Amino acid sequence: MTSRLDIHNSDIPVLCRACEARHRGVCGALNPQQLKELAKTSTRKALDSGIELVSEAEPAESYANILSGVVKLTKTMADGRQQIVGLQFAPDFIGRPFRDENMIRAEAATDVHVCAFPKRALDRMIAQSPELGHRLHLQALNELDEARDWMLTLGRKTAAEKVASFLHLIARHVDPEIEAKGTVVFDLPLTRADIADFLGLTIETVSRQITKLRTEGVIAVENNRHVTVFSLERLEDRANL
Amino acid sequence: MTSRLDIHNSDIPVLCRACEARHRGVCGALNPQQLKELAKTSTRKALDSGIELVSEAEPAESYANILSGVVKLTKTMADGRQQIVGLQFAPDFIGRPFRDENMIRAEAATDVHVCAFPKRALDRMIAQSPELGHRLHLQALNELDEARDWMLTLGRKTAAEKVASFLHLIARHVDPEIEAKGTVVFDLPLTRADIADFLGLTIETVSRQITKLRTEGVIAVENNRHVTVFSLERLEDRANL
DNA sequence: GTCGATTGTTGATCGAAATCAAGGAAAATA
DNA sequence: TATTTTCCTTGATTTCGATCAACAATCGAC
Repeated sequence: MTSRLDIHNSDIPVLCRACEARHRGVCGALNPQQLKELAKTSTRKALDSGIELVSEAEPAESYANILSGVVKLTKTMADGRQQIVGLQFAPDFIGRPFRDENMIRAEAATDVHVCAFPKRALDRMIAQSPELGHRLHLQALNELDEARDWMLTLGRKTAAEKVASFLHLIARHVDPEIEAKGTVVFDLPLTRADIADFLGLTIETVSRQITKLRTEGVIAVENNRHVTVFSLERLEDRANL
Repeated sequence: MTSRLDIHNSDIPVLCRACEARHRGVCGALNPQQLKELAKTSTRKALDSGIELVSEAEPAESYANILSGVVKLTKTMADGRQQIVGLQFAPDFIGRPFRDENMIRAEAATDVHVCAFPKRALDRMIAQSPELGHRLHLQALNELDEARDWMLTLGRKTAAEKVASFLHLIARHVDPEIEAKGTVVFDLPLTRADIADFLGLTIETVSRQITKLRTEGVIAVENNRHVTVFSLERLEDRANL
């Protein structure tokens, strides 16, 4: 729950291989010289699930690229009610350029590997490299689209539709090129409590809806985590996508 | 409901005065030469409430700056359920650079004045001007923050808290520098139906909660639109901010 | 002004999800 | 292995907001 393993990075290709896809992450936007420069101050970290990357209170002093695992972004009310406002997968970039106060908490939802950079070093590089700034701009726009998609889910969908939408979101992430009719298998990166906080529901309601999808033959679940989606098409119907 | 008045812009100062504040809008980021260039192709438009600026289906062929009024961004499900995923005020920028498919509808919530630019001309300018790209990046990050704030409201707040949060949002926009204890007066830019679509509620529930705030002396309402907030502090308590 | 359409309010009833409660399965710790 | 703790499921009951229904107020057109 609290162990933290820091490995100084001396392996640029591994550091950056994950960053190429989907206009996310920073390494793909840098030239070899910039990469070398950044590698000097970057560190790879293995974070156990539950570890906080960015606090809701204080501004972060570093940025990070996710190499593996899932990070949840949460907001909390004074009385403890919580909402997950975003999920980040490899090779997403974690951090908030150009502003300090962000009032958002980033926490490892699973065990996570990240590549961390000191804020100052990367800020300097952003100022120099328009391509890097553009890359971060694109990720911000992607996250904005995802947030707005989820607002529709939170505001207007039923519990059954919400749970199906969540499973579909994860399935889509496992294989972005997926055909709408195939079978998908994955491990849930979130606990029932996390799913509830993501969907604006209680854990009991999430549990009941998952049971319903199981008994109706849309999915199978082993060990509460390992999920088989038999028909993505049927799942999409349930989600009203 | 469908009239549309186009006035070719020949008045650069008026065009751009609104764009200076809050890192929103594009004009403040341009040099005199770029402004002159952009003014050649820009048009000022007066749009009646209800007019669609951007369709949920086809990609937009132009961008716009809001000069006055309020624009709502909506998402719609196949069965008609709707969710407002963003509200834009002057001098916000409307449009989606770097991507065509956006699956979002922009509609004038009130009568609106905008300054519209052909997409192509502004895209060219974005490519040339890092300052302009940066300005748009900042607006995207602001909108992302707002979207995530609202996700907490949609997912975890009660109906009473949602309505109070909405009124607080509008009040804050009327006067961003507002003291937490003062009285605020404004005209609601949204109908009850719009408020319901913004909060993920029905119009009946919105109406009942507004009535409750009235009878409890937190606000006064005239003609269903003109609102007086007697104590912003009390409103914040209701919203659980 | 009258008429009709739209928009908003209020009341009665219903239902989906929350809450309360208990117990079982899996994982962590000793 | 035994034991504790965490996580998940299932059932009973309650509650908040949705739905159904009627009516009032406001606005626009004539």
